[in-house]
Amino acid sequence: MSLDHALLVSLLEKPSSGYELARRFDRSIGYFWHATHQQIYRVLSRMEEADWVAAEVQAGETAPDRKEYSVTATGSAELSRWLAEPTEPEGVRDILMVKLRGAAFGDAGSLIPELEHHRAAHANRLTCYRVIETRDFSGALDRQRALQYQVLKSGIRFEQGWLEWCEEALGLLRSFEQ
Amino acid sequence: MSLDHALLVSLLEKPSSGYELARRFDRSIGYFWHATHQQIYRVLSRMEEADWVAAEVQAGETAPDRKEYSVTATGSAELSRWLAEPTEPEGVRDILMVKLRGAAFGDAGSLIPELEHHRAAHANRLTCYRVIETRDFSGALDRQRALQYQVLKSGIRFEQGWLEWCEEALGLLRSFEQ
DNA sequence: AGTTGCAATGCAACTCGTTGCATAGTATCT
DNA sequence: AGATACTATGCAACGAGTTGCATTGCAACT
Repeated sequence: MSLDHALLVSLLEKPSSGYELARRFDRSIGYFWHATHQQIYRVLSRMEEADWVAAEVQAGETAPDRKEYSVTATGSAELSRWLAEPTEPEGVRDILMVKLRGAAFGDAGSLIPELEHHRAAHANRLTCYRVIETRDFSGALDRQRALQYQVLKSGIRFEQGWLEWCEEALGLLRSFEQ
Repeated sequence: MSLDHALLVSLLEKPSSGYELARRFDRSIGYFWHATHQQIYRVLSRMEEADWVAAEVQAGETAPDRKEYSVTATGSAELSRWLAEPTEPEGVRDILMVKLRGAAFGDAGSLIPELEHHRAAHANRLTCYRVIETRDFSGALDRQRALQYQVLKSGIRFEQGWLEWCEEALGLLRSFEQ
């Protein structure tokens, strides 16, 4: 599994509470990996037991209790081990593809709004990535920044790909509408 | 869930046994959705109970028993219903992205072989898609073929994207090696 | 006659991930 | 004073997906 490792990376970038991590998974980190707070809390507990992370409880004076997690030496070693471990590229699993192939056996026209919606969503994300790109990655970049930028660039590349593909697919579906 | 619907589409394209489906999920269908035989058998049973598919048992004279499934009217209606149902675009979840960001806290060089391996795998798939493209989609296409082609084109587009991105990322990692 | 391999199906146990709910304190608005 | 919303954590139950193993029968090789 890799949520473990995604959390390790995230905690190395900045020690945080589960709640904070969950919020970051709704934004920056979420652009390359997503998770719910449930999962995050459970994985954090598991990793604490395995001594990959350590929690410092900050008793709540002005706010509810908060456990700030940071990565231990063991956790850091585990990350390094995992980095070098080979993995296979993941298989594609996209609902739109199934639907498109399924359109041959149903009402192809009913897919048009769906595709338009996806096109809009991808355009949205692309804009969002572009904003981040200009805001955070336009000057000189240290190693960490450069790596983060490379990750962002995959997002940009793929959203562009999606946009173009949605256009194409919409063209095809519309050509059936005669 | 959509393995259900992926199977419906697949069975509409050609009625098959679970085993056959599993094999097709290792090739053509697997290019846009993958599954193990376990999952397939379980989903088929469930769908049979829901009367989305019907099985015709072909008692084995020369081979072990075989259940050939085909889609019922109910199943077909369910597919149409699902086609029109809106869904959100899926979030990205790619291990390479996590690893790349993690490389800031470990040995970045150890990622190079991994990236080279992914590049090779994507190049491989791209070649494979190109072969299919020439073989199956070069003449005039009926509606079904055109839709299948559109799905294949997304595969081609994304593998190309991956290739270019792997090159870029490798360049970056190598620039750290000085 | 025995081993290997493939076609075909399936059970059981497990991990991963989602959903719904519960709690409890703090802050802010009306 | 009460309603609403946000911070912060967690349990319990479920559903999706993987892994390992088991079975049966045929075919082909050795």
